[in-house]
Formats: sequence, C-alpha cells, structure tokens
Amino acid sequence: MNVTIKDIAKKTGVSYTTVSRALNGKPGVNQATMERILEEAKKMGYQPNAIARGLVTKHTNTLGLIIPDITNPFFPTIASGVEEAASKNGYNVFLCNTNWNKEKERAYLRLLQERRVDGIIIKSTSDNNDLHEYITTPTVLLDSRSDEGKYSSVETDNMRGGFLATKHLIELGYKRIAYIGGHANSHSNTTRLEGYKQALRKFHLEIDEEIILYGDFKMKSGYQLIEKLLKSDNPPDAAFAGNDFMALGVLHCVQVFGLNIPRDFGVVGFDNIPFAQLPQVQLTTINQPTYYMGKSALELLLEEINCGSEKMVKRVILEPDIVIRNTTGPKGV
Amino acid sequence: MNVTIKDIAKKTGVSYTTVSRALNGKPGVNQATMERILEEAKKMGYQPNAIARGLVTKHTNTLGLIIPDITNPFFPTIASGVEEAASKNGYNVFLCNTNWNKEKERAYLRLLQERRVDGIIIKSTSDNNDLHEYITTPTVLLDSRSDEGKYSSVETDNMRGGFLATKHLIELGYKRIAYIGGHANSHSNTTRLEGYKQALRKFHLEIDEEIILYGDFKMKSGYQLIEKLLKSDNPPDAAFAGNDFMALGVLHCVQVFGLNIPRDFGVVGFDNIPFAQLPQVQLTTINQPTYYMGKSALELLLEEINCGSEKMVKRVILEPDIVIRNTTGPKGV
DNA sequence: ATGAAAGCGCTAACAC
DNA sequence: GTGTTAGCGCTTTCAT
Repeated sequence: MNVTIKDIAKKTGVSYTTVSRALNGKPGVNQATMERILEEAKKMGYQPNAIARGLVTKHTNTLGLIIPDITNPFFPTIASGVEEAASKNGYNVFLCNTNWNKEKERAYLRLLQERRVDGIIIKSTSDNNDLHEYITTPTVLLDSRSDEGKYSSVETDNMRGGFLATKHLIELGYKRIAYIGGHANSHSNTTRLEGYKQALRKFHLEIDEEIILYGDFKMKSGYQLIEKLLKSDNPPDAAFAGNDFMALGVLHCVQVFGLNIPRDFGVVGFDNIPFAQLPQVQLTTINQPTYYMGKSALELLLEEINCGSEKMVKRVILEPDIVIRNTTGPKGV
Repeated sequence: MNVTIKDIAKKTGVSYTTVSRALNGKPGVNQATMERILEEAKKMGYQPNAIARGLVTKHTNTLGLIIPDITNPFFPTIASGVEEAASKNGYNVFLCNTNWNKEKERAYLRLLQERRVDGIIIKSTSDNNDLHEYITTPTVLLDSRSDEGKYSSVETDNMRGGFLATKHLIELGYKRIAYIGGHANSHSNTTRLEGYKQALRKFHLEIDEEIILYGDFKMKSGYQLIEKLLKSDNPPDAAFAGNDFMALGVLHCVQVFGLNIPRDFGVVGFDNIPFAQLPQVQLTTINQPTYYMGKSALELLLEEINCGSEKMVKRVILEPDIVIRNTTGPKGV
C-alpha cells in the first residue's frame, strides 16, 4: 500500500491538513514542523497521489496530443515541440496515434476527456467541421481549420507553400506538373492543392485534373500514384507531392522508370523532414517550422487553459519557405 | 460544469448507486430503469470521470512509455507497437521522451507514478542498475538489462546482431572494421560491441581499441566519429555502426572523403529503420522486429499487472537478422 | 432490484 | 500556526 498524508500525519503527530500544507509549501506552517514533516515524508517514501489531487482541484496537469501518423517523422518533431514545452510547464502528455482513422480519433477524444486532460492538441484526420460535437475541453488545432472560429489553431501557410513549390518547378522549365496529394479532404491537402493551382494560373498553365491525384500521405501511395501517371499517354515531367513521405515514393518510382532527376523529372516535397536532407536524398521541399509549431500550439493551449472563459480564439499562421536541393534543377539541362 | 451520476440520478429519480450500476452494466438493475438511465445519461452528455473512478478502484488504465529519442524512427515504431496493443486493451499511454537525459528519465518516472499509471515500459538511457530505487510500479524493460532479475524485459539479441554484422563485413574481405558505437554505458551499445569483438576473435582479427569509438546514437556523432578515423594514419575500411542513425552519418562522411561504397568502404547499421530501405540509401543493417518488440513489451506488462503478486520475471529475447543491401559488397571489387 | 453509507487521498474553508 | 470539516465523483459493502 502506498503511504498517504494521513500516514505521515500519524507519524509526526500533526493533523493531515498541516501535512498537506507543508508538502505543498503553503504558508502557515511552522518552520520546525515543516522540516519534520518533509523529512518523515521522504523517509516513508511518500509519493503524492495526483489522482486524488486532481479530483479536488479539477485539473490534472495532463494534456492530450492526437496525431495521425507517428511513423512520419514530421509528427514526432511536432510532438517533441509540444512535449518539451509541456514538460517545462509541469504537464504530461498523452500521445495518441490515430493512423488516419476517424473512428480512432473520436475514441481518443472521448478517452482523453474521461481522463480529464486539461487540454487537447489535435491534428485531425479530416476537415469535417464536426469536432465540436466531441470536444468539451480546451483544444487547439494543428494544421487544420475544422470548426473554424471555435478553436485556436497553428498552421503553416499551406497555400503559400503549395504556391512556392509549384512556382519553383515552373520557373525551372517543367511543363507538366502533377499534384500527388494526400487525403483528399484533409486541410493540408486541400490548401496545398489550392496553392498549386494558384501558381499554375499565375503562369498561365493549364490545370489538368488528370494529373491531380490523391493518396494517403504515405510513401507507398506516392509511388503508386506517380506510377499510374508515368504509364499514361501524357505523363508529367514533374511532381509536387503532398508531403515528403509521398515525395520519397515518387522519387523511387521515377528512378525505376529510368528518368534522370532533376534533368527529366523534378520533384518537390512538403515538410522538410530530417531525412530530406540526407546526402543520398537531397529532396527539394517546403520547410515547415515543425518543432516550433508544436511549441506554439502548446503555448496557445496553455493560454486557453489559464484564461478560462474569455476565450480568445487565435490563429497562428507560420511562414513556410522552400529549400532547394537536388531533386529539382533546370529542366533538360 | 460536468454532469455527474448524481445529476442523472436526480433526473431519473433513482439513487446514484443504481445509476452507477446501470452505467457499468452491472447486474441487479431492472431492464426498464436501466434503459431510462442510459437514455438520460446520453441526453445529458454524461462522461464518466476516470479520475474519480481511479481513486476508488486503484487503477487508472493508464500506462507510461519512456523512450530516449522520439526523432529516431526506431522508437516511434516501438511506440506504435505498444500503443496499438494498449489501446486494444483499454489502456492509454503517456509517451515520455528523455532525450537520452538521465535526469529527465528520473523526473518522468516520478511523474508517471504520481499519476498512478498502472505500469511502465522503459528503454533506459543507461544501465546503472539503480532503476529500482525510483520504481514502485509494474515495469518492463526494453532492450536493457539494468536491475536484471527485478523486471521482465524484451530485447533483441544484440550480441548476436553485432556478431552477424561484423562477420558479414569480415567475410566480404574488409580488413579493418571500426566500431562506431552509441552511448558507452548503454546496454544496446555494450552488447553490440561484445558481438563485434566475438566475431573479430572468431576470425582471428585484431581488436584495436583505436577504432572502437562511442558517440550518442545520433547521425551527427556517426559523422564525427568516422571523420576522425578517416583522417588518421591507419584508417578503417569498414564500419559497424551502433544504429542506423549513426550509420547514415558514417555514410555521409565516407562519401565526403570520396570513397566508393561498398568497394572501398563497407557500412552496416543496426535497427533497420524504414528509411534504411530507401532506394537512395539501401543500407545493410541488422533488422530488429521493432513493432513486435513494443507489442510484446506491452503484453508482458499486462501479465505483470494482472497477475499481481506472484511476480513472474520473464525475459523475452528476439532474434535479429541481417538485411544485406548496397552499403556492403565484396571488398575491392 | 434498489438504496444508504462509507471511503478512496487529497485540498480548501473556516474556525480557533 | 494548526485542526476540523466538508466534499471532489465515483465504487463498494451491506441492508432492505
């Protein structure tokens, strides 16, 4: 059995209120008794029971972080941003991996709230605008705009990212640029696609729905999508991928087809995951301030938790930038 | 304010004991009242308070997973193994990232136990054998043998892995094989090193401490360590790296030195992280059943939690195997 | 089948 | 400076 404040009260001969006060460093305890209590507590191996405390204080110093794919390095980087900042503020975080599964997302939302987390940070799997039906706790959205106006959010300017990527390919002379996207109805996908279209329009290039494809943000789907296009009658000569994972799949397939990168075919990714900079990979991509996104999501959440009712809904939008490496270059040169 | 069982008791005109019974599907409730209660609960948006429940039941259905580096894909894979299995069994997991920091590890251990997690899975940052001083909760060790005999553990046969890797290099004709290790006093490091030495001895090659170096399991340190060796008078012609991360660093540096891989220089990693199989990387490495390690650690932990006192200490040792790709080949050919 | 009451370990009012 | 009391939301005897 664990030792409780009552045990240590008995041992030191004071009331357990006094013990509680001493242990929490609250004023109104004699220096001498204070020391006696602390010493005895240590000797008995006392460990405060956060559960009991939470029941009365109404907060658990516990947070939930819901992400779609922990094996995509983009999310661990975010997670470490969240976690380090949380840790610094005395919070622990439940890391929940939905595997892009809407059901799992809902289940986690429920579980987290039953566990009375003080707040939730979520990168939702889709933009259905029905999140509020499942949420009664302070929440900040990551890279998403579902239920816009209800929750604070932090995101990279995906549209601009998409624009930058596509513009870069166009300026290098690539003529037929495919969009190899992620989940069709996810915020990241739709906004990046919008940026892609914007760039095409600006440079008076045709938007061809034939070469706009959706997958699932995973490597394999990048491979399969571009394979289909490369086999077609009118194959593209470049691709803007929904994320780096998919870009890696695209790269692989393009090589299998014997095309020279970047001479015959250009590829741009999105995220700038650490592996994109490997000397063997050198993927041109859109850089997101990933770690910082996690950190600032946490800060937003903390504000929300502490400021309580006067809910200030903020939207933090971070600037992406393009990192040019070796998967793009002057077309045909 | 959240709705409680008392609220719904008042509403339905029964005692709150009955409500509790109904909500938990316990016997002894009339079918009709049962339905009334359930319906009312749903209508009022009742969410059970896991905190209050935990206080009386003494368990939280909550687990802690402590890992050293979430940005090394090896650990997310383990984490997803743990999490999926945990989820299936109704547990939520606190994911804690120590960043190879002993202090943080201890802090998390304390926090987790204050939060009354039902169990802990930990990949410790070092093998100091003092873990038990900080642990009073069912625990299983990952890839570690500290406090051997006190806790169940799951690990890959690291020694055999080290042996396999080194033997492979020797048989290909590499003559001077460096060991580019991770943290000197971590279990994974010492056992892999032991396997390396075993292989050298078996093939009557000299064990040269000059080319046995320790880093921190990160890419950069792989680069720096091999750089030092490559600059020396008697440079190695191959390296067995402490993990894939470090191997990637080694690869980079070797290329910078203009050596041909695998003709002039062979590299073997450890872990077989997903990125090792990228067509651009094709790293020869020792494969660990990573996801399964997480899963079986969880199963061990559940056993421990449920069987209570009759503590069965088990050690699960998984077989590694070598995956031969393009960073090794017949020396000089 | 249902209810009353106790109590999990703690914090917070309020009294002294 | 210290103690008494109540109560957080729930489960669990023990009655009825």
